[in-house]
Formats: sequence, structure tokens, C-alpha cells
Amino acid sequence: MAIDSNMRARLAEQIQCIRQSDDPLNQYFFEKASIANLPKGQHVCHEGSNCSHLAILLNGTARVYKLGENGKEITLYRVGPGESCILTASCILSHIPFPAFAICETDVEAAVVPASDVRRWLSESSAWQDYIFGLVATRLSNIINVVEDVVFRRMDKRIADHLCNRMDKTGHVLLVTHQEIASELGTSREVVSRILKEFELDGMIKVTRGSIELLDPEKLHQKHSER
Amino acid sequence: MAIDSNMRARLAEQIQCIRQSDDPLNQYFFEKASIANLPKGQHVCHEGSNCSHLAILLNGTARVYKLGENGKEITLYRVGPGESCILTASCILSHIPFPAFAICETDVEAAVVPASDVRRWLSESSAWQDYIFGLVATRLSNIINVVEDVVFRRMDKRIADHLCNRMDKTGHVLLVTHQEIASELGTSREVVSRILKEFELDGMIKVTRGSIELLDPEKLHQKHSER
DNA sequence: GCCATGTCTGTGACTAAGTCACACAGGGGT
DNA sequence: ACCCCTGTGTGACTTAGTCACAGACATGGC
Repeated sequence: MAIDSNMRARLAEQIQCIRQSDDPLNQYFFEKASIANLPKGQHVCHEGSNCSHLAILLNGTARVYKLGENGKEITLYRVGPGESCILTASCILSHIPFPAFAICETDVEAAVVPASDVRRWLSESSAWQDYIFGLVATRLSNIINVVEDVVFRRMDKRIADHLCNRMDKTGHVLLVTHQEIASELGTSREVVSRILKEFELDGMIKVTRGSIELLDPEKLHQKHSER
Repeated sequence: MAIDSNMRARLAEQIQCIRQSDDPLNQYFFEKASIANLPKGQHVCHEGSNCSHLAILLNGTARVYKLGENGKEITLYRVGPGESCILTASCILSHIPFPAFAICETDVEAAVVPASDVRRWLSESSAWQDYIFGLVATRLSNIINVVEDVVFRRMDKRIADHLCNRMDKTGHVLLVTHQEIASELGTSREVVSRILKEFELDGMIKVTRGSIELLDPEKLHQKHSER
């Protein structure tokens, strides 16, 4: 789909690195990018695949995760509006296959850029360099935080943290299953059920099928802030 | 220290991206790089610090690790000859503080490059781009492998894997303590002692103070290859 | 409205991993 | 030879994870 002036405005609003009028990226980007729409549940990348394009999300979120042989999963990071998946960029720039899975968590609209341009623009646009390296830094930090979480923190604190983060986004009633929390944090569904039960017995939450209501967010905050 | 023609040859031998005679990087690099020597045990970076230079190792290794509040550690990756610490590059390029610790595991000699040049060369040299993005890809993979290891694999298999890897480098007798293995893999010294005891009872290794002799590497290989 | 099926949750029994405290052995320095 | 420090082993405990199974709830088809 061609990019008309309405779409240009939307892209500039969402993608910070193409706002500078004096950078050649502006012209390049609007010449080469196209718009893609992907439905919720669509797999974007599989482990081991190569990447022909880089997608920058305009809306929606994509989840990047690792999948173990035993079916267990863990989320590495999420890609939101204005961001792209740095593993895709890394794939493109170094010819190493994609080392994880990526899936649309919501319906997603993205600006898609051919792989050959991703590299070329690095030489020609400092805004693009800043954008790409900003993402590299963010994702390295994200993934290192996952390592830190998994190795150094107890599961009950990680679950409390997770519930608080979701509350910040959607309010006191979370529509989420125990299995979804387990997949997010890389643990077993039974472990999540047991810990949520304890939280309920402590009066911090109310658990019903497919949803969790946070009754005492302060206390949950305290729990995940503990050492 | 100035770079004479002997050192130029050593640098070209070790650092693959400055071998191309037609890339401007060659001239830039020899103009700007200096040589640093760091002793074993020297801390290179602390968590939260900023980085003024990028170091490319000529020999020796540096260990990049995360340290928990409870004193536990886990190795994220190691930097060897010809490589640099990509978290340093990421720091430099995106102005985010260093998110881990780095320490010299052996005496280290490195070519050191000012931060301002690291960024500038990205625009001017495709060899430097390839080098930096090759490292980005490698380190992202390394760290994702750590997540995978920790979340999906049993500790006894991880220890068997570790012992096999060390054997490949130094032979059947490893000079290593239980605590060092624990710090490498992000676990407790007691857990390592118990698992090594089991390996000894199974006839795979012989444990003495400060060293481990691999008696049956084949069987250890089988162990870490199991699901 | 009822029934079947699939999804979600809870629980028991077990193993694996981690923590804490403590004791002992070995090596190095004086 | 003695002292101190480091490295190791072990017991008792808690936390986390696995496996199997049962029950409740929601949805879709008839």
C-alpha cells in the first residue's frame, strides 16, 4: 500500500526517528516502507528463520519468547508502537537466524522495511543509527533483566510484580489465566495457581476463572519490592 | 602507546574488520586506537557506570556477569581475543549505563578506542558496521542461551555441559572450585557440591579440593545431551 | 434446555533446587 | 607446628517444578 500524506503524518507521530526534516531518512523511509496488517495470534518469526524485512509497529503489541522442548515458555520482551524487534534487525545485519519466536498479541499494524535498506540507512542516517542502537540497548537490558529476575528473585515476588504491572495498564481486574502468567514468567501453571492461592488467602487478590481482581495493590507492591 | 608496524600486524591478525585495505577504518583505527594492559582481576566496568572507550581484546578473556543482591552471580558471556564487550558499545551508542559487571579473568591486552569514534565509524565504514552488528547478534544469542539454560534445563545437565566445555579447553583435569562453577551458572555452592558428588558416585569424575578430573567424558556428554 | 467437549483450576505426591548453619579438611604463611 | 583462610560436605529446611488426576465452568451443537 502506498503511503499518502495522512499515513506520513501517522508514521511521523509514531516513529520518532523520522521526524527530523533534515535527515535523509525521511525521504528514504517514505519511499521504501509499506504498511502491513497482521491479526492477533499471527506468528511473525520462528526460531531458526531468516528475516527479509524489518517491521516497525504502529499499533498493537508483539511478544518475543523462547520455547523449551518441554513446552514451557518464557517472554523475552514485547514490541510496542514505534518499536521494532531488534532480533529481526540483528538477523538482517549479521545473517544469524532468528533465535526465538515472535507472535502478535493483538491485531498489529506495522510499517515494513526491506532488509537491504535497514543496513544501507545505517551508513546514511544518524537518526536511523540512534534509533537502531536505542533499541539494541533497550532489548539487551530487557533480556538481562529476565536473567536477573529468573536467577535472583523468588517466584512469588515475580508474580506480584507481574500483577502490579498489568494493573497499571488495565486496572484492578485482570483478564488473564494462570497458564498465561506461567508462560510469561517461565514457570509451571501449578506453581502460579498455588502462589495466587496464597495471595488470595492473604487478602491481596480475588481469583476467579480467567480473571484476577487486585484487592490490595499496596500490599502486592510491598511484596514485590522486598528483597 | 603509539602503534608501530609490528603492533599493526598483530592488530590486523586479531581484529578481522581492519584487514580490508580499501576500507577507511584501517587508517582511522591505527590513528585513534591505543594499547592498554589490564591485570587479572581488574574490574573493567561496574553496573551503572558510563563508558568512555571501547576495548577490543588482543589476548586474554574478560567475564561479563550479573550480581544479585544476595551475592549470587551468573555469567552472561565472555569476551575473547578479537572481540569487544557489546554492552560497552551499546552504552556508548545509546547513553544507557552499563547493566552488568565486567572483570578480567586473565591478564588482558586490548586496543582501546574513544567513544566518539565508535559512533562516527558506523557511518563511515561498512566493515565496522559488520563487526559491531556481528557482536550484537552474538551477544544477544549468548544471553538468550543463558535464559534458555536457566529456565528449561536441569542443573545437573548444565553442570555436565560446563565440565565438558572446560575439558575441551584445558584437558581432563580442571582447576576449578565448586564456588566458581556456582558463580558461572547462577546457583548455590552446595547444589554444585551435591551434584558433583553424584557424578563421582557414578564414576564420571574424581573430585579433589580445587580440581575435578573427568574420568568418563563420554558419559558426561551423554548426560548433558539428554532432554 | 441439555449434553458433550474443551479449558481452566486445584491438589496430592513426589523430585529438584536453593538456603542456612555448621563442621571439618587442606593449604599456605609465619 | 600452629594459625588462619579457603574449600567442601552435610543436615534440615523451604521453595520451585513435575506428573497425574479430578472437578468446575464455559461454549457449542443439537
